[in-house]
Amino acid sequence: MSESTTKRVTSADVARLAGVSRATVSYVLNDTPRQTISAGTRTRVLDAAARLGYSPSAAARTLRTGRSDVVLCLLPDWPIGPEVGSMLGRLSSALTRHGLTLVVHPGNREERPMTELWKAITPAAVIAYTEFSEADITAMRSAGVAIVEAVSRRKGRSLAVPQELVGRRQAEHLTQAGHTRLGFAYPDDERVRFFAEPRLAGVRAACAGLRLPTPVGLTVPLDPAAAAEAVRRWRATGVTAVCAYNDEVALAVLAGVRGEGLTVPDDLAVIGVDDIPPARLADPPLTTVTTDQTVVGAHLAATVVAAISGRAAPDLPAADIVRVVRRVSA
Amino acid sequence: MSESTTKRVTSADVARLAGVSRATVSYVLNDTPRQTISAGTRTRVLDAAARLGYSPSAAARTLRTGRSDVVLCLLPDWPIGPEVGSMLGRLSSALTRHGLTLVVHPGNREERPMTELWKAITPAAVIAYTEFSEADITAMRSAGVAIVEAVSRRKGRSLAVPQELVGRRQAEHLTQAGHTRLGFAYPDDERVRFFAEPRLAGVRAACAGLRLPTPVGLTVPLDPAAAAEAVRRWRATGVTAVCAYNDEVALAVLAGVRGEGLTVPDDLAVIGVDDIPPARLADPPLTTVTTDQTVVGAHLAATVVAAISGRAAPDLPAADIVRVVRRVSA
DNA sequence: TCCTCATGGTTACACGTGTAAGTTGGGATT
DNA sequence: AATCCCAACTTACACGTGTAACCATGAGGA
Repeated sequence: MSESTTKRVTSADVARLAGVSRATVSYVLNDTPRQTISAGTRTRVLDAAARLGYSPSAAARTLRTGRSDVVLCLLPDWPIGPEVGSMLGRLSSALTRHGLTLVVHPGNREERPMTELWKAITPAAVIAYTEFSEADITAMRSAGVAIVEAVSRRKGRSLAVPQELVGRRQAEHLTQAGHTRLGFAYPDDERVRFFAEPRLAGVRAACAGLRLPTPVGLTVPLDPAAAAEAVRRWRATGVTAVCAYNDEVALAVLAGVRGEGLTVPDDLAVIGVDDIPPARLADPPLTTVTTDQTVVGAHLAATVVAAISGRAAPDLPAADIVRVVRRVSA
Repeated sequence: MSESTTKRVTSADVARLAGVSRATVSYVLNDTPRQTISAGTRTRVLDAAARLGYSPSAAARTLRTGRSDVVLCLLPDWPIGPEVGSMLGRLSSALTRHGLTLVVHPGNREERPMTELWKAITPAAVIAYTEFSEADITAMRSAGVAIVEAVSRRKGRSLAVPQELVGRRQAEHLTQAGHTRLGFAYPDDERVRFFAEPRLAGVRAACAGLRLPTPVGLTVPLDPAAAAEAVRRWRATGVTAVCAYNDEVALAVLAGVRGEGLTVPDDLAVIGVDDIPPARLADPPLTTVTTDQTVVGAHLAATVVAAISGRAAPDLPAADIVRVVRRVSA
C-alpha cells in the first residue's frame, strides 16, 4: 500500500493493545516458567499479538540472550548431490518442529575465515561438513555454540552416516554373489576424500573379514576413455567386480566397460552408492547402496537438539537404513 | 555447558585497549564517511581489533540499523541439482565480496508461513525461488527488504535465467539437424512446472517461428517402462527428435528408446538440459544445453546488490551463456 | 491485629552497536 | 585580539528483547 516507513510491530505495541506491560507480553509469549499469568490477560495478549501479526525480532532476542535459534550448516565446497539436498529438507522440517531455524551456507574456496561467519551469526549450533581447526572448535565451544561434526576424523564423534558401513554393504553384496577379487573405483576429486576414504576402508574391512585379497583401488575420472583404461587394468589383475565411490563413478565404470566392448555384469559387476535417478535409467540399470535420508535427517536434528541442551546424542540405527537396491549391474 | 565463560569481545574492549572511545572504534572500523580520524589512532584501533580478534555482533548491528547483511535465499521444495548447488556457491562468493552473507533455506512443505522466517531474520534481501503472496511482498517491501524473484510469472521482473531461451536453443539445435517434427519430454513432477512451462514455451516458439508443427508434449516418468510407452507414442505421431525438460528426463527417454529396441539418435534424437555428469557417460553420450553458472551466479549477485541499493538491475547477457554441448544423442 | 505468602503483575536494566549531537583545542582569518 | 572553523574526538541515546528485582493486593494462619 503506502510509502516506505511502516514501522516494525514490537512487543511494546502488543503490550499497549493488550493493556499490560511489555514484560507481561514477554512472559506470556515465551511461557516463562515460574511466572503466574491469569488466563484472562494471557488470552488478551495472545489476541493482540495475533491481531497485529507480531513476530519478535531475532536480532534483539539474540542480542539479549546471547544465543539465537539459528542452526548453521556449513557445507563443503564439493558439489552436493540431491541426496544431501533432500536430507537438508528433512533436517529443516525436523528442526523447525523444535523451534530452530536451519540455515545453510554453501562453501566456497575463497571464503574469508569461517570464524567471521559464526561469530557474526552466533548460531545455537553449527553442523559442520568441513573440518575446523582446533582453535576454532575451542573458541566456538567457549562461546556456547554447540558443534555437530557431520564428518570428522576424530574418534568418538559420531558421523551422521557411518560411511564404512556403506562400503561394507557394497562388498557384502558382491561377495555374496560369488565374487572374490574386488576393485574400488575412487573419485577423481581431492575434495571428497572424507567420504571416499571411509567407504574404501569399509570395503577393505569386509574383504579382510572374509580372508579375501585386498581390493584394488583405482581412480576413475568421469570420462569414458579414462574409465575404460581403469577397466582394462582391473581385468588384468583378475578383478571381477568393483565397488564405486558413488553412482556417478559407477556410471563411468559402466561407460568404460562398454568402451572395452564388454558387458556388465558378466565381465565386470558394478555397484554404486546413492541411488541417484540416472542409476535406474542406466544400461544396465545400476545396482546401488542407498541410505534413508528421512531417518538421517531426523537423527541429525535430534543430535543437534541434544547438543544444544547438553545431553548425549542418540544413536543412529545405522544398520537398518543402509540397504542395497538390487538391479542388474551386480 | 562448559563453565569457561569466555566473554564475547566487544568494541568496548577494543576501545579500552586502543585508549579511545567506543564511537571512534566504530567510525574506524566502518570507514564512516565525513568522519575525520587521525592516522595514528586509526592504526591503533585496527591493531587492537586485530589483536583481540574482534568481530562485531551481527545481532546488535542488525538491531541498531534495522537491516542485516544477510541475504536469504528461499529454495523451493523440489530437489535441487548440482547446477543450482554450484550456482549458489558462486553467488555466495560474489556476495561475500560485497560484504553480504548468503544463507540458504531449504524449502519444505510442512513449513510455517514464510512470513515468520524473514520477519525473524530481517535480511537485507530475499532471493525467492518460490512464489510469494501479494501480501507478503508488500509487507517485505515496506519493511525495507529487497526482493529478487528468481522465478516469477509476473512480467517485467527479470528471471535469473530466461528458461524460454533454453528451450529455444534445444529446438534450434534439432531443427538445424533437419528434424521437423519435435517432441517435448515433460517431467513427472508438479513442483517443477515453473521451470518446465517456459522451456516448453521456448520450444513452441522456435517451432512456430519456423512454421513447423507444434511440438508433441508427453510426460515422461523416470522409469524405463513408462518412458518406452512415451517413445512409442512419439514414433506413432511421426516425431523424430525430442527436447527433454532436463538431463534426467532425457536419460529416461534414452532408456525408453533402448527398451523399444531402437537406437539414438537414428530412430529418435534426444537433447537434454544441464549437462549433469551422467550425461556424458550415457549410452550414447547425451547432447545437452548448459548455462554458465559462474555468470549466472555473478549476475544474480549484482542484481541483489542493485536491489538493495535501490538501483536498477543490470541485464543478463543471456544469449552468450546458454550453449549446446554437442555429443552423440542429437 | 500483624505477619506470611502466593498471585499477578510492573519497573528497570543489560545486551552491543551505529550515529546524531556536542566538545575540545589550535591554526587561519578578519 | 577576537572570531571562526575544522579536525579529532567524546557523550548520549536508540534499537527490541529477556529477566531479575521490586510492588500491590488479598487470603489465611497465629
